[in-house]
Amino acid sequence: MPVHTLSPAATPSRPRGRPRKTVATLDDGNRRRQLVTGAARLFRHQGFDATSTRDIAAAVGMQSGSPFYHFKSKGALLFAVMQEGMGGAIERQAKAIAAYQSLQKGELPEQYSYGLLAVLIKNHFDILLGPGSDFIPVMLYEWRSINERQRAAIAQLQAEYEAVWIPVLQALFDAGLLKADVKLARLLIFGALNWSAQWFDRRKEASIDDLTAAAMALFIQERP
Amino acid sequence: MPVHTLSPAATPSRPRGRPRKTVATLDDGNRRRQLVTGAARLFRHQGFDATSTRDIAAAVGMQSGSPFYHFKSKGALLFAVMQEGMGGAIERQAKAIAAYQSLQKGELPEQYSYGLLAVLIKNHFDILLGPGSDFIPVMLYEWRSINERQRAAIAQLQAEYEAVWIPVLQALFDAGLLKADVKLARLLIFGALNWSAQWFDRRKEASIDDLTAAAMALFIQERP
DNA sequence: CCTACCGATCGGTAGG
DNA sequence: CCTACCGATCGGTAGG
Repeated sequence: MPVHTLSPAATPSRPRGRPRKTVATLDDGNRRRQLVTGAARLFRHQGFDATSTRDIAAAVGMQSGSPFYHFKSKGALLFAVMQEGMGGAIERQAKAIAAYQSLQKGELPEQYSYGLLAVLIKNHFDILLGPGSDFIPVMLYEWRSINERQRAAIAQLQAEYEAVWIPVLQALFDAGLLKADVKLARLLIFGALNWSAQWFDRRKEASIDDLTAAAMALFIQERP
Repeated sequence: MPVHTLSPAATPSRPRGRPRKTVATLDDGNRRRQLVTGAARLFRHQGFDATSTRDIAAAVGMQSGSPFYHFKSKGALLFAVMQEGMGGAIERQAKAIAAYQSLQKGELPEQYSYGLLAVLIKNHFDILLGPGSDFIPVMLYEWRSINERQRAAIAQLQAEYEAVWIPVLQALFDAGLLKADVKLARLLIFGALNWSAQWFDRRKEASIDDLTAAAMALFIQERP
């Protein structure tokens, strides 16, 4: 029962019969999606507070009051950005893991865990720094601007996302490849990765693969 | 020639002769300091945009227009917070290094570098998470809200602060204790440390010493 | 989804 | 540093 549905949410009450003069309603999903994507971009680059709903409207070619036809408040738009961002991240992570597992021959357990951590880290960098990567940075840096109920919902998605990492780190710890306390290691590692959103430049020297290699060498110094 | 003077700046024009009715001017330094400290607290917890100059005035017992007697704009106040925060951080780091060096007997070079990194990390956590630690988090998370000239000034202080870390990491790399690319390692390490401002809770289980130990074990797995 | 609009808040200033 | 105030902007809404 995914809390983080990506689809435009089952429209509660739609006028039955043939739609008249409501051309806009027909591509409601598209407009909504455009608003979320545009808002993510603006929130990421200017911050939530510094972005007006008029900015967002203009970004998708609407008039100033129109975003409120799709979202009941500016905060609801922010929440949608975070929710859809985390939903997508969880999906991408699951696919990356599945792809890795399907490639595995009977390797040693440490080799398996080592390879899986590399996959998780690379995927995390992709989500954070790759094309269309505005959603997760917004989630990371606008935490203050959502209310408690929303925070709880996002926290649950984050827990789901992080749950996969814990056994991997534990296995590496048990194998002697990770020397730090597993819980603190997880927090420090996520910090190292997440902070890259502040300094990484797609046009600069280091690639996402370089980053992944550096992170692996930094956290796990002995290759199994 | 420290750009980041902590003192109230040599007041340019002060009425000569005995001050009359200008009681407030007498403790100008105090009021200014109170504004900076109060603003840091509010900026840290609510964000720059979500904090009004009225909030700041109220926090130090002033009327709404009065902060502008001390600072020409809200942005100037933010800049002061960052500037003084970095100035203090550089000073504290220098003292921590000096204290460490005065304790050193003729150790092996790797041992020296290892111990120095631990000192730098511990000091960084203190600055970030210890008492009165609002300035640096504000600097880290409100980067967007200062203008380019200000950004350049802060970047220079940051470079000064980070300059000390580079030879230490290089020495550990040369000794085979750090396996990752030195430049990327530095960025990832600062990320791991800085991110702790988001999750560290002073009342919770882990202490700053625990954090330091975990970070050292994570980044440098072999003890010299 | 647009038009027209409102109430509130905000950064900042003049003048003392 | 206070009083009184201004212009601008903003989130949001009614009514179509």
